[in-house]
Amino acid sequence: MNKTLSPRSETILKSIVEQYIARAVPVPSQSVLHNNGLDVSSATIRNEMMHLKQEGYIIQPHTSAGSVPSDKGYRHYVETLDDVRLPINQQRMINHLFHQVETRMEEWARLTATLLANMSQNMSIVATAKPDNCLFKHLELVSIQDSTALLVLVLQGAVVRQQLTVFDQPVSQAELSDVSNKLNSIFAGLNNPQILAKKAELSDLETSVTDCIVNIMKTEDEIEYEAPYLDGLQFIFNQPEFANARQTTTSLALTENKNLLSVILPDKLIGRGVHVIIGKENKSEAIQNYSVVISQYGLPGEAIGCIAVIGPTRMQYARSIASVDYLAEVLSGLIAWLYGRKITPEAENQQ
Amino acid sequence: MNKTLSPRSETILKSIVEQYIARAVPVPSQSVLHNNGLDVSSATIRNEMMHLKQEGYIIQPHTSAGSVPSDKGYRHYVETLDDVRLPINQQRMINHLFHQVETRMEEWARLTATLLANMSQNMSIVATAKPDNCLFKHLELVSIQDSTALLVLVLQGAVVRQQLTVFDQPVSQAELSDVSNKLNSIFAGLNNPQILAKKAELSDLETSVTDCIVNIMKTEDEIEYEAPYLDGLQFIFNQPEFANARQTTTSLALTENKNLLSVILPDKLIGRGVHVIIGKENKSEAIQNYSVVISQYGLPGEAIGCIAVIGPTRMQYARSIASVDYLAEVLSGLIAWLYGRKITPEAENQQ
DNA sequence: TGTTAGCAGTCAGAAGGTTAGAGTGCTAAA
DNA sequence: TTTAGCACTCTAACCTTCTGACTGCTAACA
Repeated sequence: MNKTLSPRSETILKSIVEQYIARAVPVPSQSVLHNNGLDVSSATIRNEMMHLKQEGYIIQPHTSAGSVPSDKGYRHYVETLDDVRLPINQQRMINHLFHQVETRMEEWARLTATLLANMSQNMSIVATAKPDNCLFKHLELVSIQDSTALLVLVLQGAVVRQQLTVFDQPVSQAELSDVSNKLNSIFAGLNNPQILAKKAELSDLETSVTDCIVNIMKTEDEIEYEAPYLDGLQFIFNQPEFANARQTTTSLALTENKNLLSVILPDKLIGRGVHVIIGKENKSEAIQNYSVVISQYGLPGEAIGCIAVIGPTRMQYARSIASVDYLAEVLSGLIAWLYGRKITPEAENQQ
Repeated sequence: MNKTLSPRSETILKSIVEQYIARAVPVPSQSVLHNNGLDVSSATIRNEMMHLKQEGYIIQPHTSAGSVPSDKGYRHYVETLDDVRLPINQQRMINHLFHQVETRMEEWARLTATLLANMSQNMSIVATAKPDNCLFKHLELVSIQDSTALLVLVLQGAVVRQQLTVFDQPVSQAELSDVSNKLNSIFAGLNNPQILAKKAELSDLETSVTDCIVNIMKTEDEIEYEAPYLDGLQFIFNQPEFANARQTTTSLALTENKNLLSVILPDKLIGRGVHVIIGKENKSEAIQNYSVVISQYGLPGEAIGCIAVIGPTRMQYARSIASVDYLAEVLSGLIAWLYGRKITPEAENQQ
């Protein structure tokens, strides 16, 4: 649509974007001059800036003000970014931290959220990986008192779910163990419909336990993502934009939204790799002042989670993209291991 | 220290506190006049207000402004509050909601946090109940792949903890089951030191599993409260005080603080019932503009949790106190049931 | 002794006006 | 094509003034 920018325009646009990201103040032609190695006068820069403005890459808040990148400007900046890998020493540090925490999906997600927030200096969201179709792995019934038992269900991917169950009459631990042994042998490796199909063969007690199992698995299958882990809320509030209370309402709608993920996920299913969604490109109006850097992770077709950074359109894209990219890779490795793909965390981390 | 207030002063102070809570604007003598049934002139009110000011119950932001309650004023207001029970229909509604959710401590805590935030229109914190000294109840080992197993540990109080364990060499599910059967019979009902004492009698594999168990139980014993459930953050930000950005920093330090509970918990151990901590009474400087309404719940000496409301000193104390009180009672009932005290949720809710 | 009307005095916040200077956009010359 | 120079624009800071909301005091009153 637009003819490509001249190398000098590129440099100027890049300088404007980077200065605005750094300072959150409209960038005047003088600053562009000081900031890069171009050997021209500010008047020349101004001429070029006029073109950039006409093409819609930058915006002037008012006549006598400097320039601010538009969504289109940020988009161009992101497209022409290169070398967005995380430095090797940071990669090492991250691997080290993942070794320190408990080997559980929840802990990994929590750690990822914290790391991502601090590395990107923005709010982070991590949704744990979840299979499309969960499979029964193991059942345990532990008596709590006469007619109450704790049902512990292990699903594929080392997912553990628990539920207190009240029976019509007292049931001994011995009876409970019989039930769990039997159901373990019948249900091993089955999905929810397959378990339902076996219900005819069961006793009353077994049936009531099975109902409970079916219920848990149904719930698991229905939710698209678990409640995601958030971190770095403070960064949103520390943004200079936040000083004028106008945006507050928007941000807050966002803060409280339990369905945050459905708000930030783009319409079309995202494929492999990191995606950047800038300002008005977001489908949800609530975050059209924000940018999202998002990536899926996990085993395609088996268990998919996603991680994302949300921040003002003037976020540090390079840093966020590199962080999201690397952490998604780390998590994918861990998930593969959790699903029995024989990649130990150690092997994965040495890549 | 101070002589008690005259009935008329009481009425005036109460009126000032309630109007300031409602409107967040300094209350002039005229408004006090309109607000209550006193048949006097505004000049008389002003005379009384001067006394209240001298005694430190109220503060004037500047000479020609109305009055704002001081911490001492709020304290007096709270002390003289009566009838802070929740209306019976709200109690019924709450009981109903607790029946709708999964029978798990975590779900109860989450629901409590949500209810408390919405009822008090402030931020709520719910820490799940946790025994001082956790007891082994049941162990299960589920093979994930050759040399990796999922260890599921059930502790007293239907607490479930999980951990992936990597062994030196491949271990079959049959071997794992043998180990868990043996350890279940040896460890049943023991606490952490007692389990450690039995380590001598064990095989290599059993020892490595036991190490893992001991580790988990040690972690459980060490933490004072679980990561608490928060809700109602939006209420903090919607406060009119929040409009001028001064308090922002303070509030945010608060928002992000993972140790929020240690910040709000008063120094002396709190006993039974609801406690109100107002403004400067808080030991932590960060929240000396806020008030905390807090209560413990659970089984004293066995498993104790706590729930709290945090809001600006001008919060709706009556509502918050009633909500905290009732919800702590409900949770105590549920915990008793979870620890085998034979009180079913139904019985508890019909009180 | 407590209550009240009346009024002077105080002060925050709104409204309006002025100024400084940052930065552009244009022009004409190099 | 680049540049120096300058007129022009517009915001933000800084005044000043004004208004009106309240108090605090005084003196009269019940």
